Amino acid sequence: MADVFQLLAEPSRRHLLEALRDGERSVNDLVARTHMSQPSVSKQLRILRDSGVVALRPVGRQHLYSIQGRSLREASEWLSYYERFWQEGLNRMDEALRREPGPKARRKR
Amino acid sequence: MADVFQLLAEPSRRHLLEALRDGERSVNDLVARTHMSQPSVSKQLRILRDSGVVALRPVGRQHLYSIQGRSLREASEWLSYYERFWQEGLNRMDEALRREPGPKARRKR
DNA sequence: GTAACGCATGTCCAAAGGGATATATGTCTA
DNA sequence: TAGACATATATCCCTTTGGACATGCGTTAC
Repeated sequence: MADVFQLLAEPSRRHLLEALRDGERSVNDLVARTHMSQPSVSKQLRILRDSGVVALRPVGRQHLYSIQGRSLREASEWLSYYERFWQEGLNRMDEALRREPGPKARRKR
Repeated sequence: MADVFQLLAEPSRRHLLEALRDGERSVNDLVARTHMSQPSVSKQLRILRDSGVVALRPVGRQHLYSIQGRSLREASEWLSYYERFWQEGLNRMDEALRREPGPKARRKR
């Protein structure tokens, strides 16, 4: 999985990805939109790029970054296993109670 | 958002959540399934519980944990904004090229 | 050619956080 | 009540990593 979640854990990186939602942006654009320092933006973009979450297209002296969906998809798919936990009013332990009517403790496997 | 992604960033916590996918588990169950030490399991479960990602139901001297979908849903919804980046063959900069036929550099805003 | 611009990188530092170990707390059993 | 069992917590250590700052490198403009 190359730890996509690790990347998304950092608010600064999420802000960058949010700023890239509606298309390519230059580094200076991202600096203005995220209120981060330019070196910080470059540093985090580098990390995102090494992980394949964003792509770089140089245009003159500008570097235009855009989102690369593939890695994010893995995270989304991981989370999809848990959809049932917030659907159909499936709450806390309702499901467990449904599966195991008897209160007897369960042993390994 | 209370940083759900921060929680998911740690592999050990993801392993715990994976072990909880098919229902309630006791701490010892989780220790066996994740190959983590018992104190580590308890420590990470505590963090997950404080964030509302899992719920605790004490039964005798066992503590049964289960998944609480609400927080995970927020992460899933955040990612849903990026679905279009891996759908419809939307690649790298295709989208930008589509939006901006001229190669002239873009200035702020 | 030189200066301004756009971006990347290197270095230092301090804070955060996970694991290991030991120990405390609570519950069941004999 | 004693002891085994299930889990939680406390402390220490060590690694990771984000930000600030300074600087390097390539590109455009004058």
